[in-house]
Amino acid sequence: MSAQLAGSHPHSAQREDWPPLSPPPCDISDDELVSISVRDLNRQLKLRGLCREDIIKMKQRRRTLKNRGYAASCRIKRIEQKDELESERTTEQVDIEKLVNDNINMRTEIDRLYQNYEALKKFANLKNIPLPQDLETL
Amino acid sequence: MSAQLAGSHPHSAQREDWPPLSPPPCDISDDELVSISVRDLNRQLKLRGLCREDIIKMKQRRRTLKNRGYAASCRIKRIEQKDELESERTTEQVDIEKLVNDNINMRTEIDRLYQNYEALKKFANLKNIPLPQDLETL
DNA sequence: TTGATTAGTTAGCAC
DNA sequence: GTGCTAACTAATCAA
Repeated sequence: MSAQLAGSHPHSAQREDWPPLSPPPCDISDDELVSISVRDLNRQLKLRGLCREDIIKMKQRRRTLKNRGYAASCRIKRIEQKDELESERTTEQVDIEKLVNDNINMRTEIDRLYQNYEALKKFANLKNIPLPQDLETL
Repeated sequence: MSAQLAGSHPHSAQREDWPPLSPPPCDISDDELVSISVRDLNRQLKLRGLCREDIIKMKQRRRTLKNRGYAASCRIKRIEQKDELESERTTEQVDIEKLVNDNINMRTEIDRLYQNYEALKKFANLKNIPLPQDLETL
């Protein structure tokens, strides 16, 4: 009865032939029923001469099938958003690692430069060479 | 009929009186039914002299109520995990901002130290003072 | 048997 | 009417 995406077995796929929707009052398949426009559906129903009750049943059946699809996309969307969040987190963790590394390297570089600068000053002191106050502006 | 956590209206709370479970064959409330042990339930059922069918119905009702609870905690768990992921992401973004700031400051510091060092060398050059090769080891 | 999880159903909101 | 989502039911698996 149910023309779904051909899921094979429960728990992790579609429920095969499960939903006990009322038996179809005419031979429109679920796939057709859920995809044709309201106009065409009405045309078909009139064409096949269904009574008012059957028409209501078909409309309800259409709504239910649509809802089945909506529920499925809702779940997919939820999973995708979760996956997206997780991958963004991973990216950020990589970025953090990189930044921490850069930080460590720069700290080393600062130490090195500072040592060089101090060594020069120490050398000047050793040689009794007076340094100008405004070194930075030379 | 349904004695849930007192949700008030659909869409964002429990479905009030909705589920058309079979009417209770006896006066055990949903809360009791779902919380008492199987042993006590059996005792109660025998005590009230229910027929086999009603007993099966009560058992099924119990299972359904339990499932309702399981589904609820499953949803809550899902939401909590999502919230956790999001807050971890926020934390990481704060960390990144801080690291980037540190990085900028250190870059500035490196430039400053480098300028100072160069100024000293330039000064030495101006004064025709030879610098030792092994400055760093002084 | 219990608890968790998935697909499907239903109610109800928003557009 | 369409689409989405919360809560619920039933099936199914794991422990």
